[in-house]
Amino acid sequence: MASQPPATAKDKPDATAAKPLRADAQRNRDALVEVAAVAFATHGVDASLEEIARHAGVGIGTLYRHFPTREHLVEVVYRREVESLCAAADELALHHPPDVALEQWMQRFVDYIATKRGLATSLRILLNTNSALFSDMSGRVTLALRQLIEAAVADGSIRSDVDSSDVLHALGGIYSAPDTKDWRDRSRRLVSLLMDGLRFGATKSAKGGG
Amino acid sequence: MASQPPATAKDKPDATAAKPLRADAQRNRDALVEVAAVAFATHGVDASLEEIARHAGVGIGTLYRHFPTREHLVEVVYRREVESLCAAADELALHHPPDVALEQWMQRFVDYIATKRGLATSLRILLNTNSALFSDMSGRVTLALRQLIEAAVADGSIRSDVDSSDVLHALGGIYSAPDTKDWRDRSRRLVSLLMDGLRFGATKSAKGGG
DNA sequence: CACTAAAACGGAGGCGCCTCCGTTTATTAC
DNA sequence: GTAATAAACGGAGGCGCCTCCGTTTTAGTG
Repeated sequence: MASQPPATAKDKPDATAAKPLRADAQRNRDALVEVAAVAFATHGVDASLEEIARHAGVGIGTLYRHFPTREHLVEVVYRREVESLCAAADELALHHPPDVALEQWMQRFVDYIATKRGLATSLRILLNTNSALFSDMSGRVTLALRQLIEAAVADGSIRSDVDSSDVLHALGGIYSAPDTKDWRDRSRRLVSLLMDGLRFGATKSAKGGG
Repeated sequence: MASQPPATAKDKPDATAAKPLRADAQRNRDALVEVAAVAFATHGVDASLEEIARHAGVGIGTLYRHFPTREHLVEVVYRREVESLCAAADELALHHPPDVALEQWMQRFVDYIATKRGLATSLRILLNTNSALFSDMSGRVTLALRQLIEAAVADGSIRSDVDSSDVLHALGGIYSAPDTKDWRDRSRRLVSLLMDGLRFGATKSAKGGG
């Protein structure tokens, strides 16, 4: 589960300062983030940093040089995953009809949140502390969803009176009931249901989808 | 995880509780809380638990038996201090005129909060997690303050149109500006100012007080 | 008092966190 | 290619967390 697309998104230092990082340093940094993403997903945010360093084939000192605190590392991983999620929106939009793209993305969103629910507590703290991070990330997600919805509306495959923040809210609701064991299947069914609701009354027939 | 104390989930952290606790256990528990209160005030909530145990003259194992997690210990200390603060209200009310009691208590309140501001972050997390704790404690404080105010109103030494939650809010505002170095003196001045405002228009002259 | 069971004690041990600094490596200049 | 320098590496070391379990103390009972 949680198999990340191996496509290692190019993690360039970006932002305001494009500071030249030495080749080995960049390599190690990427490896650390990659391993940390898996470790956090598997063991939660309390995963052993020493083990992450070991798995990444670097010393613990290297990890701490790149990420002075655990929170730094968590934040980078979190941003990366959210960005990957948003990038998937574009990707899906390119290769599928708008309504299919929307549905698949919503399912991916729910999967993503579910994977992260172990981190919920710590993430909540992190997001409380760093509210800029929160608004930044939720802004990106909102934008991605809105674009998918607008495309589907323009295409006529879903009804036009859809408010994207309502949909996001609904997705959040689906996420917040992960008690049982088959939450995954249930979530998928709920997403389908939601999608049917969105298709209802659309100008274009849902069945023909082509 | 295995050895659960005979006391079931119901656990009342009260020093005066008549609990079936062995004499030595009670002694050690009290000592730990006492030492922890000082340690947390001095070094913040991240104070070394091993050092606390050492200072209390017990082994680290004993500390963990009484308080399975750091948060347990912090909570007990916090409750104790809040209760002591509230008890001070009664104490002051007995030995001073109502308005003097009110003023002194407010100053003590501000001092208390200021002392704890190092713990603010952790306490906030704790109070988020344990909202029962929050409402419980803030309820007690509110009650103590209201009683002091009502006594002063009845006595005629402060005006009668005073809302106790407004005053609490004002005290909170005083607390929330502890940047500078002389915050302590400033806080006291602000408390005095607030008190003057409360005295303004009272039926009884504030000056004559002794 | 002696005796016993249960309760409590305490600290060693294993692990993770984080810092510090001697060693290694990439890069740049010749 | 070699040399020089800054950047990066990595792991030992010291400390704190928490658990586990053999030892000690207390509270009963006769």
